[in-house]
Amino acid sequence: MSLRYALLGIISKKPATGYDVVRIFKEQMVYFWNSTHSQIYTELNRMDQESLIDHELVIQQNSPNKKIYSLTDQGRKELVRWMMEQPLKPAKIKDEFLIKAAAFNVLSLPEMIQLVDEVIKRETRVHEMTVQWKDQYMNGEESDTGTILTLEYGIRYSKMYLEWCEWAKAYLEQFYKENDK
Amino acid sequence: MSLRYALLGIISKKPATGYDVVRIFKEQMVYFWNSTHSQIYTELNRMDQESLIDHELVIQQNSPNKKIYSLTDQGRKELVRWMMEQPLKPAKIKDEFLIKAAAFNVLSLPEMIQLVDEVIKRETRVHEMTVQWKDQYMNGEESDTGTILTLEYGIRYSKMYLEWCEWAKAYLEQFYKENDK
DNA sequence: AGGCGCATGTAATTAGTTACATGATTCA
DNA sequence: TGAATCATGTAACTAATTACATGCGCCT
Repeated sequence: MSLRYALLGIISKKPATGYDVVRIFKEQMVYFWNSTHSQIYTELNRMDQESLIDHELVIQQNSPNKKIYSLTDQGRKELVRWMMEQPLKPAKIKDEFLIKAAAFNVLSLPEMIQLVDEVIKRETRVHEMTVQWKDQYMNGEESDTGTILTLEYGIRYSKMYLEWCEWAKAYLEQFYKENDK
Repeated sequence: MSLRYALLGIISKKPATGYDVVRIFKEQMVYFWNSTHSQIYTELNRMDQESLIDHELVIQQNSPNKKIYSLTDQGRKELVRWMMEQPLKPAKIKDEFLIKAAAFNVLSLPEMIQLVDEVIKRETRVHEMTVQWKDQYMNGEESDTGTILTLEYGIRYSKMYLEWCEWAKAYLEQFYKENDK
């Protein structure tokens, strides 16, 4: 049900198509939400029927037609109501790497290090992309508070993740040096 | 499907009941996985049938009977195979507060601050609990590498979260002071 | 007397993923 | 000529949540 409010929040900033929303999820929101196009299009249609949003159909000749969604007054009210009146649910995280890390006891040191190195590679890439995206955003003419806050969050999150990885590697290497001899 | 491996990982350290697993999820794994008792009992039964785990039934008179699950050789092999051969899927995070933060544009400053303060309160509690749990764990006689790594992760995560909250409050207050005048 | 901890399950519903489906344009 | 971008949808399936269900012992 909160996917709905994520969509309302995105559209509240400026009208967008389903396709736009998918891109925004991937680029700007990886650190705190995710969804797929099939789920997004379905939810947009539902909200359109419930008059939380409405759309303008744009006929294009060089690319497929598209629907540009905007918030209705009702949609904006519903978004604010949810934000202020609904009690905060704790975050739900599903991080496969950390369940692997939690089970390191079944592996050998080189195997552990290999996995940590893989995750460092991946996270470095994501971190760099976020930093780049924030730079671009700050140099552009738009400046939305929410976007700045959450972009900063993403940078801090990935930095913390990478620092933890490096700490973990050092910990593992030292621990197994001591204990294997 | 990865719930299965989370369970296998937990049981790999020491035999446990479904009830134990629920507690471990809540206490030690909030920062990277979560599940409910109904899902856990169902998955344990399934894995039992597939011989990835087996159980010893313990009849008790003062409390309900229980099943203590252990890993089978097959289960351990399957866990290691998944850890080393399955490509890492990116983390999936659903953090409601951050979708609220992303939509701060529809609120007033006092409303934003109220929400941030709520989350600081909540996160402080979780952070303190994690620190306490780690202290207890480090002073106990057990010491499993995976547990130490992921407990440290939890502490770093919640610390980062709180620091970001404080930064966000300062940012918001300054930004709206400047722009409202 | 009421709530919490222990302990395990099933049923109903909702959310999320993966696969199927189409089709023009642009770039290498 | 093959992949990527733009653009939207439905269908089938799997995962996750919430509600239903039981019951004793202990503490306040």
